[in-house]
Amino acid sequence: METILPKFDSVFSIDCVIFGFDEGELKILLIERNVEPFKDWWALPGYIVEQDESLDNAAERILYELTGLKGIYMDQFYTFGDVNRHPQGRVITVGYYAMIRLSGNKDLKPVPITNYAKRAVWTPLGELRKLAFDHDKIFGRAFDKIRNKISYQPIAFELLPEKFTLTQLQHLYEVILNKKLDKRNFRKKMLNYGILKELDEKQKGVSYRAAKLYKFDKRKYARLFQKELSFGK
Amino acid sequence: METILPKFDSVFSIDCVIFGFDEGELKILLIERNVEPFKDWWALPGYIVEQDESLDNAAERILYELTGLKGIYMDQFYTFGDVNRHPQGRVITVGYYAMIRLSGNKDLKPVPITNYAKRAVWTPLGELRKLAFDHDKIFGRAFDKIRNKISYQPIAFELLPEKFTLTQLQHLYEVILNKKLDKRNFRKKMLNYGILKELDEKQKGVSYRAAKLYKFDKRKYARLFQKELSFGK
DNA sequence: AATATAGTGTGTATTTTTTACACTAAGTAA
DNA sequence: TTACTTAGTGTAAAAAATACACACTATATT
Repeated sequence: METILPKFDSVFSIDCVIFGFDEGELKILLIERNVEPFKDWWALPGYIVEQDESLDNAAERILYELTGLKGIYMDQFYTFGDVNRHPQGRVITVGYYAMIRLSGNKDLKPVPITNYAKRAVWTPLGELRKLAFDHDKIFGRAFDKIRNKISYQPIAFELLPEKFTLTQLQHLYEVILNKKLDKRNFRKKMLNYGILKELDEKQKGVSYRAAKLYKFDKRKYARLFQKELSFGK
Repeated sequence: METILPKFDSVFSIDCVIFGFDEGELKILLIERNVEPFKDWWALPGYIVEQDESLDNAAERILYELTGLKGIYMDQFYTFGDVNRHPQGRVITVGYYAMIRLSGNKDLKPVPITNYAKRAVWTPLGELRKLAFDHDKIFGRAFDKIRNKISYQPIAFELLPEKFTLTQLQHLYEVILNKKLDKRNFRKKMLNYGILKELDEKQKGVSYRAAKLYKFDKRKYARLFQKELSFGK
């Protein structure tokens, strides 16, 4: 492709904020960098977009190369373009996020495919240290995004195991929103959405009364959120 | 700044979707391009980001250069990065939007500062033709954004003259949401937000009963939207 | 077998918000 | 004075959000 565009020393990259939920904790996927700059620092999985791939494809590839996770559907949330955000040149980075099901999925032990990362680790939010580049800021914005989104769209299911109890769902909401919710009101609201399928199954292996298990009903969810964006008559 | 980053023939650009509202019509600001590619086509005001400026600053500069509009605060809404979106090379573009007050503001007659654009024109949405590049898609996404946002945040005031009637406000909502609203319910809702200041003034120059004028109260608005993001107890 | 424990599961009254719906009042123009 | 055009208003019903407390059930322990 011939170009008459100016040639800057500029590149664009993708950084991924992947949320998981396990053992009652909200986690994100971090890599330990194996190259300069910020060698040995923890960072979001991120890398440079190739010339011949779209941003969405790049996001998927990059996440795979750095963490081994495949086929994760991510959404864009913001693009970061401060002049000095990268010490080696002008790099703008497009932030992508996803929420994925961790528990019970042993495929999700992350293993870097390239040696750009030493390892990839699910890190509880409570244990976050200072990250490389401006990744703290990027993470913060992603977290704002899901906190915001969850308060008007029931998207939290993506983080839970396929079968979950209402208490687990409530805990997840409490962790993301950072506040206690009322059990009765929470259940009423969730069940009223009509997007949960009650199963004939109960929790197992708990040393107390086992709770009913539920499944998320994707079809009803899709129907529900077509008619959204109200403003009444 | 020394760099060891790969040097791609890639650049990033900004495209601006600037909404205005005038004579009961919603408009966006378009330029007629004066350079290839897409010479003589209508397009969103957009150009390439310099190496030493942040995206936000670039957005402001670019809008100014192409339309003469200065000091417009814009927000990012999406980044477009399909491989072939620009015929001359790999360009990703960050979309910014703003809603601005048109009526009664004669400074807003847009005049390009560079000769990259022949002219800049406020174009009613009804008169939109096929735009250059993927600008139709970019515009569509910006419009979705404001439609979405307006249904949970009263941001429409930015488009109205400083003093406006409730009927004008309602018309604006109707245009953006593309549906008729009930006058009584609309007024009740707006007044209940408590972010409108009723003035001791009436509309002038109309050949029928003049309506009361209102002003938007920025301070109360700010207060209101701090306590948002509910989910009750 | 009895008891302790820990989490499950449920109902109701109150308040707030949303919705539906139609007429009179005021000002201008003829 | 009348005709016209838009401004301005209230209420009832339904739906959604909130506040609030206790009995039940399964298991583990003694």
